[in-house]
Amino acid sequence: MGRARAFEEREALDAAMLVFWHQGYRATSMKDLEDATELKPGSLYHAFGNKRALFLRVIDHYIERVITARVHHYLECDGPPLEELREFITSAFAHVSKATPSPACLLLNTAVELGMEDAEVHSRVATGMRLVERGMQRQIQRARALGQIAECVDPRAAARGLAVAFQGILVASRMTSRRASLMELTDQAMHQLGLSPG
Amino acid sequence: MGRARAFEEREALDAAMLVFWHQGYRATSMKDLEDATELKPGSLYHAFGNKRALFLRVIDHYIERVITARVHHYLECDGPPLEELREFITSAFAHVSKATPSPACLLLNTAVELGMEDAEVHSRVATGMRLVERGMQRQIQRARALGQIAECVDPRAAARGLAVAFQGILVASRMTSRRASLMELTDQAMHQLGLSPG
DNA sequence: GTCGTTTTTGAGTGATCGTCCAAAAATTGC
DNA sequence: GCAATTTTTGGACGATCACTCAAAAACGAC
Repeated sequence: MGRARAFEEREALDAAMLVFWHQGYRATSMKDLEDATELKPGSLYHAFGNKRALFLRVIDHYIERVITARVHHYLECDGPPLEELREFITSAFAHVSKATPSPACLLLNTAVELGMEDAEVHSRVATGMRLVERGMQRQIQRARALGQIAECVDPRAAARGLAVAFQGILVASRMTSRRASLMELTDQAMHQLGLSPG
Repeated sequence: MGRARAFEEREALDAAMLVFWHQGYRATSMKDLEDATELKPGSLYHAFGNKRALFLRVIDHYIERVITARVHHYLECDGPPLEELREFITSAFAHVSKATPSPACLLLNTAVELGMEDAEVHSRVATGMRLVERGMQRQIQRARALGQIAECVDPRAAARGLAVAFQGILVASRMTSRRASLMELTDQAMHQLGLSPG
């Protein structure tokens, strides 16, 4: 009963996600979100509550549609583990060019912008980052089982090191639009962590 | 001639720096800056122009008073290079506690928040980060000359890897107030990069 | 059709944003 | 003391901020 929704919640979240991702939480106005979702303010507030609540939904959406999807595609597959690891990282700046500077990762951007000042935001960001590190560890363990890396490499420590380096590379992706540089950083980090064949 | 300044420009920059550092560019209002500097809006605008121009001055101030000072203290000294390197990194979150979450680094925060959207901001941030990486490389070269690390370690690559890891650790410092965890990340990163004695 | 319910609409809320300006105050040169 | 110059003051500007709400519109039940 009642009037039917004229929009798909998922499409609205997709649109809002892109805006928050590219601009950050505070730099994004409700007007920006109205334009992106093509919804009037009343509809937005009726459907999501307020800006912060929408942002929380967007983070969940991002974790599901971007993080989990990429982790599943690159880090829970049966392909060559070291190559998949590498492609997981480079997929984060695959479309970077001079015309399209990197928005990096919503989780990183949010971690830096809001830190621990909002507990619910913080816990979601931490959850998303944990998914990444655990996925990395899984592929590293596979690589070791397959004898592609030295036995002295501790998968847990290497995963943590790679996750840290990944954040650093994402930061670098906000500072340069030269994809080749980011590729180099990626290869070098993996090499230094013992995550290269040889 | 004319009325004398009633405030020290450097003190105003110090105060403004702390606000931008802790809150970020967009989250900081002119009201915040007026309160922190104890200056009326007219004085602020008369002395610095506008918010963006003040921010540019603040970045320069930060590079001079924080980055260059720390680089000089830890990375251009004659102490044991590996220990100095380690202390350079940990000095970035020395005062972290539950009551005092880490503001991390103004350069990192700015890189993530503004990316390349403002050319003058971008070039300052890049300059500051270059100072850090070059300082790291200097100590790594010293460590190698002193035989404290393996000869196969390439100082340039190691410095780049450590700079990337440093950014990642700074991101982590925005997500946790447990200083011990950040110390562990630091030690582990240096170890993985071949920057530990043995 | 009418009623009850939900969604959409779009103008409107007070607050805060960055910025500006005219007047007052403080200094130097004469 | 007076004129010239600079800084300080504090209120005011229009724009935009996140957000609200009453009315209209669109549905299902009957």
